[in-house]
Amino acid sequence: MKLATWNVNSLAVRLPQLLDWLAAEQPDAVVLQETKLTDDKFPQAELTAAGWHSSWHGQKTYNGVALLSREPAQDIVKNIPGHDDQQARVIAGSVAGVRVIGGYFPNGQAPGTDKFAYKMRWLDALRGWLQSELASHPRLVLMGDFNIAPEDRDVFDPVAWAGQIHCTDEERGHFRGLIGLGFTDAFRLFEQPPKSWSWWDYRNLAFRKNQGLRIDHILVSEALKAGTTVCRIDKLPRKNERPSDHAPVLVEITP
DNA sequence: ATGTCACCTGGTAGGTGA
Repeated sequence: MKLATWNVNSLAVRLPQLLDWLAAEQPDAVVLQETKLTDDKFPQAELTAAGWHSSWHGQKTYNGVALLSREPAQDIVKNIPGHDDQQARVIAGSVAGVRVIGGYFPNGQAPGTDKFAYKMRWLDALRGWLQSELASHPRLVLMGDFNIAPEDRDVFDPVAWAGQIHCTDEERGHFRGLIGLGFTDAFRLFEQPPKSWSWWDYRNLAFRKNQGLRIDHILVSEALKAGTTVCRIDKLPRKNERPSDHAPVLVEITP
């Protein structure tokens, strides 16, 4: 099966690109982040017409996530159970025997801010939930915009970014904590081009200069690791005329 | 050359978040 994650930075703006991309890639399931739509504005009709089942969890202006799939997803969960959160950041569902969890991890703004503290609390809650979720769903994929660059090789200028948001020891510690639950970073299972990023700032001509970060990830559980055959970042949509600042990441898993 | 984009409110710009 083929799974993908994409931070679309406004589904209202990116819907035509998303439909084109879905038609070209034909994934089995996709998680989206930053839909930036209230639930009543979700473009269900357009997606249904294109042959996609959708589940969504939105809010006004910020955040918002969705799960699209060829077959209907089962047992939908929105946000982290037991974690009180006003922000719509998680959607989970089961597709073809695989538990798919899509997350829009908090940005965190800067170390020492309230938003950073919120990010740390959110990551604590996510880890606790995933521990039990893994026990009940051994075939599990966690993917999304993590807003964490796990290692220096995931950063175009690791010296300039040292200790900055996405690159702090605390955030990287949380990433390793998720890995420690029994996940593998699917992207690093395979040889990859050097300077592979999933996000490039809209500013500073960052995409043209390939100045980016790898902050969008796909983690596969131990039970799925051996069957994982491909993981890649698709830079093509970032070359569109009016692109998201993120590129989609895809994984292929054999049953 | 810190050179953007998307959203909101409330008004034809400014603020916020990323």
